Amino acid sequence: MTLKERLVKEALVLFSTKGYMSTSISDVMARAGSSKGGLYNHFKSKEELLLEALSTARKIWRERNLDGVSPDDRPLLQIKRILENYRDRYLPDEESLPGGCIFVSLVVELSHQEPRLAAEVNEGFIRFKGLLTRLLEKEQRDGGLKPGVEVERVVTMIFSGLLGACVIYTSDKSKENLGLAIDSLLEHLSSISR
Amino acid sequence: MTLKERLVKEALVLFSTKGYMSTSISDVMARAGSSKGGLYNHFKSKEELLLEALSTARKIWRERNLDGVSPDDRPLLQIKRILENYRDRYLPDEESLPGGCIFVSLVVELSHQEPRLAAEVNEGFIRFKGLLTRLLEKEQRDGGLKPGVEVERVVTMIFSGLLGACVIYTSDKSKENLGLAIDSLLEHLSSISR
DNA sequence: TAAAGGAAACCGACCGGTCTGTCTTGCTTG
DNA sequence: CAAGCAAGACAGACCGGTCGGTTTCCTTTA
Repeated sequence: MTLKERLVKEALVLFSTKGYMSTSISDVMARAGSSKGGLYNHFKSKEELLLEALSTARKIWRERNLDGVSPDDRPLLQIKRILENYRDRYLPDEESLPGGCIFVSLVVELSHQEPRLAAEVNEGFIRFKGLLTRLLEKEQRDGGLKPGVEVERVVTMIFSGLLGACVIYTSDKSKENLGLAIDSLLEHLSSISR
Repeated sequence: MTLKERLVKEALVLFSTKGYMSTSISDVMARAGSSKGGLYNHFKSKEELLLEALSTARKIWRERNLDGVSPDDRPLLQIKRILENYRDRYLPDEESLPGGCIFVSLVVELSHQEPRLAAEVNEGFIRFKGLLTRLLEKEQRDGGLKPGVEVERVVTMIFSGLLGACVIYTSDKSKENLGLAIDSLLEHLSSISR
């Protein structure tokens, strides 16, 4: 593992637990066993390090949450699989993201201070909502939803419920509460299926 | 308005937008038109200032969200009223809490760094969930819920959906998305009522 | 009523420490 | 030997918090 990879990995751990502002370059150096010069050889600023870390985080997000989600499955099942992955693979990943969902932490921390960075995170949220919307619309076209179900409303419900679950898990680290929150969303999905 | 009141008020504004760590004592001083000595005359540390601000924030939370919520109303209606208040009075309050729900911001920021402070915020969450639980249990005893509805699950759904709505609103400041998120929760409540 | 006294409010220079980011130095490796 | 990288001293800004001095205001007393 190269120094650069170690730096990004440890930065991700620290940013996810302590946040961006409260994580110092020295913290990252220390955890990666590097020196200041070593770090600034690879990244021209702390912000650039964050951007690299974010990119890695997105990769992790996809690996964890899209695992076992097949385009051939019924769209509603794909969404359920994603929710289960959030509960079983993504949020409890103590090694890569011990602080919980780094996107939630960062968007809350940075939205009023670093709008550009926050906008980049928000972009990811919009893409995720887009994915949910496409899946539900397909399900609706296939006739899998009860009549009268509004896709946008369901997407909002799932999405905000999921973000809330991330906050709760960040705050209390209780797998029980996390399970409850995800289950209530799964149940809601079942209730609109026919 | 005394200096102490001004300090707490401006601290609340800054903590809610920039977070605790990134708000410097000098920021608060500057906004309140005070000096360092003036501030430390009233608060023995930055942490104590935060505790005072939190106490004020709880007062504001009650004023905004419990407004028009009468114990005589049907419990389900009381909950709906709270959700509407979140949408119409609490979150869009640009003057007192321009950064959105300060409890969400703080618990995300501090849970891994200042466990004591985070626990205090979490305490408020637990009390709020307790309130929702009591109201729904009363509604159930009164026979107002469809058979088979599990109170704990509904509480979790409402609570995590509400937290998620706070995150979304913090991140995009869109009243439209906020309205959607709250409406989907209101609809869910209607769907379990009989 | 008016002067005196004292406590509290307030001010801002200052402290030690930490932050991000730069720069020179020396080692390592091909 | 030359190129690239790690190391850590260093700069300059800013942090939370302290402290001595000044102002304000209210109470006491003649």
